Amino acid sequence: MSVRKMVSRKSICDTAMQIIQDDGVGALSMRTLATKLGIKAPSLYDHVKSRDEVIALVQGASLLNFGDGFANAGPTSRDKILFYRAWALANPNLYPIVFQEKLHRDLLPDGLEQKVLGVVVAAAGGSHVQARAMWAQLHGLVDLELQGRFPNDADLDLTWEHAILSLEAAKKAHLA
Amino acid sequence: MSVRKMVSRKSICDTAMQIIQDDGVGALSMRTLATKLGIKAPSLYDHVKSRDEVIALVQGASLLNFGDGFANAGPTSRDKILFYRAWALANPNLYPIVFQEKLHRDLLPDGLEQKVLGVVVAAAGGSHVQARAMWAQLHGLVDLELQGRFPNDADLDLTWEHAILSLEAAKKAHLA
DNA sequence: ACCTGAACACCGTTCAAGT
DNA sequence: ACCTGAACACCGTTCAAGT
Repeated sequence: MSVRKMVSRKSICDTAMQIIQDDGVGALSMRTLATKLGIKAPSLYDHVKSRDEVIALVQGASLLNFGDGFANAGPTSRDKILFYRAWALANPNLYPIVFQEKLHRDLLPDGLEQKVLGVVVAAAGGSHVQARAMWAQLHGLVDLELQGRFPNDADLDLTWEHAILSLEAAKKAHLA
Repeated sequence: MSVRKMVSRKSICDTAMQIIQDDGVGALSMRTLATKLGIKAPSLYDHVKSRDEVIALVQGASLLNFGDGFANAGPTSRDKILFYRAWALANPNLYPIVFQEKLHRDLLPDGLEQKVLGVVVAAAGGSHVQARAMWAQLHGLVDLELQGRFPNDADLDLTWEHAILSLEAAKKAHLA
């Protein structure tokens, strides 16, 4: 008579992601998550080891989503950089989970981290050192912007354009 | 007969800072903080409005400490940059509170934020755009390093040297 | 295998009561 | 003014018990 529950790791991940998207990580409790899935909190532990594992699932799904978008963004490093910012601004509550939470590497789809890092290195011109500096530049800009650390009257578009030019110059200098 | 308690906003700030330094923000609860001060948790609310205000106090004290150090570091932008990293690595649990937590501007010592931003802008050669890009570069490198996001075999000293060269080149280009 | 209610040891915060 | 115990509405997690 009653509808089958059909709770799964996938449905847990999807629901958790939606909660985080809508109201931030702070809104994700085992009780609210369970309620949204139509079960009670303790039942979650039949599908998942801990709240940390739920976060890890969201991390994997979001990193996959980001990685695909980054790889499929336009071919120039400018395209990649602008995509990075756009993805972060479109997913402000997911961004910190992907790029600030400790990576739960054991739970990530196999080779996913490598794949994403590979595309970033490629966008940086193949140098690991240059890729790390570039990633840090983008991450720093996004993080400070999301946290509202820049003055209200700061022209962030201009700041990004400046960073793009600097990164391209650094790439050239590094290759030379 | 018994010793005077002498709990004050200053002692609350100092004790909170010590807890955070030692065991991270996660270890700071109103109950543990109160216990360390020799009182009970509800009594804290006679000195402080909320846990957030405690965080704000720590934020102010830490920003002051950072700002002084940054201003007194060697005169070259290289000196400032290396100080930034050194301060972060020496205060890994305080760094996120100063540079990631929402700034509680109403509770900060007057003009403190301006003063620190001023020194950063000076180190960047006077340009606000260049200063923001530089700050973001340093913040990104520190954050990714503290979070262990770079591969274990990554040569971070080299990455920082690369970033320093890039920033100096960008500064020159921007001035030209 | 999957779900439940009850419980444990925590939170931040409020409040009436004491001095 | 400063401190207390008791309480409220939350946490994550465990566990015995049901199906």
